[in-house]
Amino acid sequence: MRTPPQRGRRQGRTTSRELILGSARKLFAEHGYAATSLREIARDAGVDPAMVHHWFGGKEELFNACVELPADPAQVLGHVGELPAELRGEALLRALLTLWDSPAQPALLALLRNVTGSKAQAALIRQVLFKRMLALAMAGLPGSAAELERRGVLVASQMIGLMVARYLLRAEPLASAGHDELAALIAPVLQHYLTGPLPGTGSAVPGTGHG
Amino acid sequence: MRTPPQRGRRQGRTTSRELILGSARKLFAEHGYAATSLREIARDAGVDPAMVHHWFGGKEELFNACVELPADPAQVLGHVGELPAELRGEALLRALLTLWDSPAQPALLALLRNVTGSKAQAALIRQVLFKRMLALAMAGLPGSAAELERRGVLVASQMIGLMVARYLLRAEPLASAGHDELAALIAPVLQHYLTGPLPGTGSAVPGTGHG
DNA sequence: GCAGTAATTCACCATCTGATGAATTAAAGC
DNA sequence: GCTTTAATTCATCAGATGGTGAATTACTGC
Repeated sequence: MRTPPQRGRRQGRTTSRELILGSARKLFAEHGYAATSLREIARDAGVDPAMVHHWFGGKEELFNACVELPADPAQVLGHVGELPAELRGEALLRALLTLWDSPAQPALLALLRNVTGSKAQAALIRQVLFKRMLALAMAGLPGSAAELERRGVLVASQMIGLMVARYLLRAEPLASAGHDELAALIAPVLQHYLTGPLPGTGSAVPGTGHG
Repeated sequence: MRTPPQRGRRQGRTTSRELILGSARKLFAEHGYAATSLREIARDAGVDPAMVHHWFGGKEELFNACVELPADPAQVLGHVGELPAELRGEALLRALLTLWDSPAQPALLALLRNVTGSKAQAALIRQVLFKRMLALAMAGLPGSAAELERRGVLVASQMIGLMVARYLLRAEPLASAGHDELAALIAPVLQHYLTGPLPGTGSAVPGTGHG
């Protein structure tokens, strides 16, 4: 009845880092950053709390590692900016859905929960989201910078709303709808925001100038 | 150089309860529920932490008091359900904006931050939001229950996205746009979701039946 | 003006938090 | 096979957290 050796290195391949990352992504996404403790993460991962510090250095760094996207947004959205204007609404939506329904989802969820909560990072994330990702999607569209910014933020508002409703609130029937159905329902609105007529804008997709 | 008496009741009218509520709404809205401590709230209100317990009983109860809406949603949205279908998009949006740009804003902000974070309350809030408020706005519209639910959740997705972008992320130019401008930009989309043609639906606003 | 009650702060408590350093065990290098 | 290095747990820290009970002061009813 010897107590089995607990301290010290385990045999075989080491998995603690991945276990911690998995539990952390899950719990950060579920409860948010502040409401998730390192000890809770460690417990969920079946590991000593000190391991978190060993592998990541601290809570902040762990969170950063959690939201490190396994996919490059530029790669996911890159081709959208090369499509003809009238196809971008649907392409943008499908790119976003594909990204979300991929291994990146836990990271994105953790991110989304904490964009709307206000961590220090939030400002940076906003900037990346709005300036970089949207810039990619709207590259080459006609119109003044101000008009494109306005169109972009409208697109973003609908996409954020969809993500919140589908992945955070899990509101049916959005939560379990397939990509095709969502594309049919929402892509027309995105397309409208991208290239449709807007008040304060002379025409839809004007060829030259702004007035 | 006597230390002025600090303990005991203060002279004049008592304001602590309101001070605490104000600070709590502000801080809950700013940092979220979990990241806001009672002591921080008390410090901000210039009051002893024990006052929070005296007036509210605990953190949970304080939060509940914070999100107690100063306006009755039914009152704000009631008349929307009585308008002809083709006017409801704009009316709904304006009702929401009016509610937000009112003394209720801090409470709503605290609420929104913690709907997307996941407190225990969240499920209840979702239910109230989706089933009750949307039900009011969609009362009397034609179509099957399933279709109305789908239209409703689409409407909600756009409105949530707008609220998040405008009030949480403060993304320009949405954040500082006036009601008229927002109505012109977004009401058509809400109207489209409410009564426009949707895939899986025979026609727009069918008069009778569903197929 | 005296008694009761309400408002306020203080001094604590148990618990949890993120974090550190040492001890222990296994793997890797040679 | 011995040494070095990496992985793991333990014991522990200082500080913050939500919460409680008593002491102190002012207002209120009579």
